[in-house]
Amino acid sequence: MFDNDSFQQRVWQIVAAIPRGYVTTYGEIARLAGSPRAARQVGGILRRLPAGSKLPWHRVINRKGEISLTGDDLNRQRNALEEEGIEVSNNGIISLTRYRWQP
DNA sequence: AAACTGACTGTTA
DNA sequence: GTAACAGCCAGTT
Repeated sequence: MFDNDSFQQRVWQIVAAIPRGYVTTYGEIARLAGSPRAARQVGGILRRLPAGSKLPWHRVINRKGEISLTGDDLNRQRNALEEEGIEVSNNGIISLTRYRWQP
């Protein structure tokens, strides 16, 4: 019926569901979206989010618990995370043990 | 339509 | 423990 959904739309939906104060990984989102090997695409989709999107893209990090972005983007993501009480080390590392979202 | 891209990840050394 | 490699596949050109 609603077959107009794309992988991209499912990713948007899932990211939107990550609660404040929690994080998850690209790979986890790919799995939830039904394409377990498409972690890289998740990053690609988030990179191309429309400006002004309200999606909490900053709650998505890599499997090592690091922020995958660099430079200014890394700083913006770190600020957004600390803003919601998530502790981020100077190197951009987050404790997945503490903050991982489990749907 | 074909080629290129890469906010990743599992495997291997 | 870390580092290098190669597969991965939706989106973009």
